[in-house]
Amino acid sequence: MPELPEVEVSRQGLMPFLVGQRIVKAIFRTPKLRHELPASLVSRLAGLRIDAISRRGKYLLFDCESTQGGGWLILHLGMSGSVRLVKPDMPLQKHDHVDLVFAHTTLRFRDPRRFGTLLWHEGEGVGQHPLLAVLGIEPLSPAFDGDWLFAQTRRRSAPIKPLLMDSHLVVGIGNIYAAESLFRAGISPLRAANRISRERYRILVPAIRTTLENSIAAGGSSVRDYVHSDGGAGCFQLSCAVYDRLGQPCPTCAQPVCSLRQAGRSTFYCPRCQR
DNA sequence: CGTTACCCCTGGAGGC
DNA sequence: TGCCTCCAGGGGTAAC
Repeated sequence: MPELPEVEVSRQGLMPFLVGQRIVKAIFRTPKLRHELPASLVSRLAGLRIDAISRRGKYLLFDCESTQGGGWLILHLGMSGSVRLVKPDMPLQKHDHVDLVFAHTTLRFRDPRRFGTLLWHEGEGVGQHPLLAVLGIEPLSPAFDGDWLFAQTRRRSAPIKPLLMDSHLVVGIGNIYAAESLFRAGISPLRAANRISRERYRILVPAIRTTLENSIAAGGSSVRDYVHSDGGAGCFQLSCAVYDRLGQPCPTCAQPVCSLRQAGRSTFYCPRCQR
C-alpha cells in the first residue's frame, strides 16, 4: 500500500493527535524488522514529546524533542506496513510489531512482510542519517521540474519506468504511481530515459505531481477514519487507469491494457496511448 | 558508473 | 481439503 501519497496521508492523519503528546511507553514485540530494533530504544523513547511529524520520501520522521536532547524516530512502512491509532485495549493482531503508547491513544505499527523498519537518530540533523542522506529529490518540491529531470537523465539509458522508481534520483514514486504517471503523460514505460525530449519531460513531471496530489487529496478526505480505524476501513484509493488492469480497456482509447516485467516489477500500460 | 538479478518475509490467489 | 507455484504497493546489495 504505501507509496508517497499513503505515507503523506498517514502523516497528516497522525499529526493532529500526536504532536505535543508524550510517549508514555514503547513496546517492541518483534526483535527484527528490516533492521534490528535496538533494545535500548524502548527506554530512550519513554517520556519524549512528539514535536512534529515530517516525511522524506516514504519515510515518516517523528521529531522526538530533537532540539532538546532527544532525537528522531524514523519509520518506513515497507511493502505491507501500516500505522493506526488505536485504543490501548485493542486486541493485538498478528504482525502488530510496535506500539507507541500515549496518554489517550496508542500508535500501532503492523507489517506482515517485515520489509518496513524503525530506526533512531540521536539529536538533530536527521537528514544526515545514512538511509536519508542518499535520497533524491522530493517530487512535490518546486525544484522537481521537467528541465531538472531532463538534465538528470542525459546519461541514463535504462527505461524511464524503473528510473522513476529509483529513490536515489526521485523519492516516493512506487510501482503504481510510476505506471499511472507514465500513462497520464502518454510515455511508454519502455522508452529509454535519454531518448525522451525535454518537452515530454515537461509533460511527465506535472503528470507525476498531479497523480501524487490527486491521490493524497483522495486519501486526505478519509484520514480521520483511516487512523482511527480498527482495521476494517482502509484508505480510500483513486481507481487506477492502467495499474493492475491487464486486458481491461484503456480509459482513453479502449485498447486492452498490456503488462510486462521491468527490473523485476510488473508494469501496466496502453500500447496505443503511450509511446 | 549504470543496470539488473536476487534477496529479505508473509499471505492471498489460483491451478491441480 | 491440501499442496504447489506465483505474485504483491520497497529497497539494499552484489554482480555484470
